[in-house]
Amino acid sequence: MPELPEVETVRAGLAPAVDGAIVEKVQINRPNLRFPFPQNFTERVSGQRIISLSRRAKYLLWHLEDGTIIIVHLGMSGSFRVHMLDNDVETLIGEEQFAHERSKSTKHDHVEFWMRQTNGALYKVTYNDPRRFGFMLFQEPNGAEHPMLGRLGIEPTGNRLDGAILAELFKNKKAPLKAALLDQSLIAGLGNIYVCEALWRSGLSPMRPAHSLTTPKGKPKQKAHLLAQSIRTVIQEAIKAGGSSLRDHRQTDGEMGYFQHNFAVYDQEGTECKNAGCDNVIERIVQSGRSTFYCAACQK
DNA sequence: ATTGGCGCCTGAAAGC
DNA sequence: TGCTTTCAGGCGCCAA
Repeated sequence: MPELPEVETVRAGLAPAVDGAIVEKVQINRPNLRFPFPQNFTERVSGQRIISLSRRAKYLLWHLEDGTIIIVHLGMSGSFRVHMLDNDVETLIGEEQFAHERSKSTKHDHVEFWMRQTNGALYKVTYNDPRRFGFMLFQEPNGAEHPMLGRLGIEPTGNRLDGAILAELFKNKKAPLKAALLDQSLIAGLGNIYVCEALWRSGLSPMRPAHSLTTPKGKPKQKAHLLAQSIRTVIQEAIKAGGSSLRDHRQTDGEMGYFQHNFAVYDQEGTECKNAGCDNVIERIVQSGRSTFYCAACQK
């Protein structure tokens, strides 16, 4: 379930193979993921250098040298694997046999990139996505900003997100806090897990109306500062943990995975609340069709 | 305009 | 045991 920290972890894991490398070949094994691949996808990507690899919210952005950006979303089940191939410069592109020997395709491998790094190393980068909720689209060079990116709100990384901004966003919002925090046009990158965790850390009920963190004039109440702080902290901690977990994993089999994390509330239904002195049990409720985990005693 | 619910899709796990 | 049902969740889309 890739949320912002997982996507950032994936970005960091891809960087050695992708950032600055040239796409020697790219192959798609089906016409679509969630959406059809853009027209001439493989032709337009092949031969280009990836001048940088960045992240915006839950999107990975592959910046091509001609100004095109590949917008990648992992959906629910998308992942990348990186294989370092033989460093033999004579072996090459178009030789199917080559790929088969060193990194066989597995089920749901939908996109395969062969990347040549500046130091000569050759990598195969595979996108796998059983449920195909992910997608790859183009941001056209000199074109209008893609709607997928244009709708996004503030990043919860760094120090920019504070109580005042939160209050501004939540002013007049009647939706429950849970829904408001999942709204990517307000804060971009949070998903079900980190919303649950941030609300628990803040002692705020997921059912509480978003506007209840603001005064009638839209000024932040104390809890707004606390929530902003909790969001920044949980995201920061998760990115940190993801990074280290990724390094460990790659040492063994070269694969990338989502980091394991001990959640205070997410998927902890029936377990005791982790707040010192609280012996209440974590509950699961459904809000707009999704699971919310929280402590009814600590979160008001 | 804002908000809530559906459907996309597969695989794992629970239920019968 | 084996088949069926439920659930997971990001997010575009539709409807109230």
